[in-house]
Amino acid sequence: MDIKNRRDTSRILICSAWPYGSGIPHLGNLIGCLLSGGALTRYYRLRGYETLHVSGTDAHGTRIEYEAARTGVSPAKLVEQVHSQILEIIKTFDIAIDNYTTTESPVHKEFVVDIYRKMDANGYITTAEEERVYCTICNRFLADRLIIGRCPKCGSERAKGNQCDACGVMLEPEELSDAKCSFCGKGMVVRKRTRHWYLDLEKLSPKLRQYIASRNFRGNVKLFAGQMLEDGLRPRAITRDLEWGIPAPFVGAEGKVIYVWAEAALGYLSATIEHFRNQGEEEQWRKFWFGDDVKQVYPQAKDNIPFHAIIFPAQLIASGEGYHLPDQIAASEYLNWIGGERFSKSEGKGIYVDEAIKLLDPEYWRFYLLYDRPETHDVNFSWAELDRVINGILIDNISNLINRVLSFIERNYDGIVPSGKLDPKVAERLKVGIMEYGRAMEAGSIAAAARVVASLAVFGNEYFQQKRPWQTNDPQGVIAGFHLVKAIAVLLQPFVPRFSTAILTRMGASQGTWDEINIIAGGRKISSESFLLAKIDVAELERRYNEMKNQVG
RNA sequence: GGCGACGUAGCUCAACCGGCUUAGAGCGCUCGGCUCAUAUCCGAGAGGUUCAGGGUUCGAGUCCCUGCGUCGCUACCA
Repeated sequence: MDIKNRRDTSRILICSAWPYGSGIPHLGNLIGCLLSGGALTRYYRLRGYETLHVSGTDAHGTRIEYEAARTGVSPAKLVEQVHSQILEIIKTFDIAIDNYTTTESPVHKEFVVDIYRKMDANGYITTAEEERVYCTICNRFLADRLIIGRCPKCGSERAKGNQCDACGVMLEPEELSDAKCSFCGKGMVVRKRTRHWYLDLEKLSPKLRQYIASRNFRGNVKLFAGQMLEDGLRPRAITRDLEWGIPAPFVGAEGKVIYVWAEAALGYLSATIEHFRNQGEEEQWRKFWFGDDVKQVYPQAKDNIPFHAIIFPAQLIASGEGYHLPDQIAASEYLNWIGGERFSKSEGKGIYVDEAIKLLDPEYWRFYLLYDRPETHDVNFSWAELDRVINGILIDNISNLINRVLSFIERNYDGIVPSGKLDPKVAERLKVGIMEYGRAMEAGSIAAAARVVASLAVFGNEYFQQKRPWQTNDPQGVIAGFHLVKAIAVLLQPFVPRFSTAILTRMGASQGTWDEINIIAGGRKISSESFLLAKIDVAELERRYNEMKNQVG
């Protein structure tokens, strides 16, 4: 297992990757960070850990500066809008999080400046001059990809300075003919000398090696990090010639900002500090960043791995503060659109969160996204799969079992759970299921844990069917059925919290605690409130989705 | 171009460091059963030369080589 034994720590810090503030996230973005982090947070809380979940809107960088210019607002305004939209999403999706902040927070800016001064003082920051592309009309440096021109290979007019999307060839800005700046749409793109500051990853690599070796990362994380170390680390530029961002605190770096990826991840610390400062007990943040009585978990999508497995730990090490380093990178693959295409707002592909909310209650999306969380490979969205997961698994199997047991108790036992001995076979099956569930969650495999819950429901249906209490009047099947269904309700909490709470309330267990699983509930009165989830009509959804897309386009 | 991952039943996927001697599961399909339950549930069955070709091994889906196909990364997008 790539985590410490559960008994080793009493504290869990969940650090979800920071959604980028350039626009509303799509379903793939959501499952890649906050939704996964929220589910893990609920799991660890359920198990009684002192759990803190932090994240925020990644507010800086080239893309935002560009997007803001394109839409005619200030970067600050754009980010503010997106940030408040994400806060709304967190509410409607019931995402359990303690502090969702932004990298515009004063606490963050102060922290970043401070830690860079330390890295500098410790000799891990170097500087060098280089040539970068520059627009003489806008008077600004440009990222290579913000140069647009004609591809020398295929002739496409939309080739970017780093790569041509049409034919896939890698390019240098000079290779484009008729190169134009994306901001002003004019020519006059030249090379200009500029000084930048670097984090000396090369110097840090022995310590990074040691760190990577100590963590037993799995899958893509191990692969990516291993590959980078094997290729050899070079110093990496941590400043940019932009206006929008955190001013670089180095002598001679006036007018430059810290590269967005060189500060966003530091937000995990600043968000923790901010959280406890708001609580009026600031020093408590140290509990989550020093010593060994904490396990840090980082839910994210695979494109974030190099930054979290290499660069972020490198910064922490370079600070010399002795911070606790990331323990688990719970990286997911991508959720792609139908047929394996990437989500794209401009091309009208995929479902963005604002659209998702209009189509379906977020509780359904939660279950679909967490159940199909891309853990071993990319997953393609399909309406048929949504149908299968929601109607086939959540409703026809899990919810149906709960309903058939509860309504049976209501009709045949006056709503009182019959007393009696629990079939050891059922107790054993449940024990195994719970063990697998916990192991999966603690390995960051949320989808695997969801499948365990579903398999318990399958077992429950088989068992209930076999006992056929409606014929035999034997209460054993009912006793076991209720016990199983109660456990399932608790295990569902990280996935569908509202549904789980509704069922537990109906079962006379308003406190959805982990201990509820083991209570033998004979004699308990159940309520008759409705908890059923309506089935979804996927054909209708698809029709409304297309309608929605046509209106926009 | 360089590096890497993947390619298993109609579909979506399992199979930890090569080994529970007939490669598993769900969906779909065929047949049967139940009727407590949101037409929900249970059982049985058909269906695969594990992309192709070669090699290592007592033994390979699992390791090596070649080819084909899909995808990702290539450090100034995040």
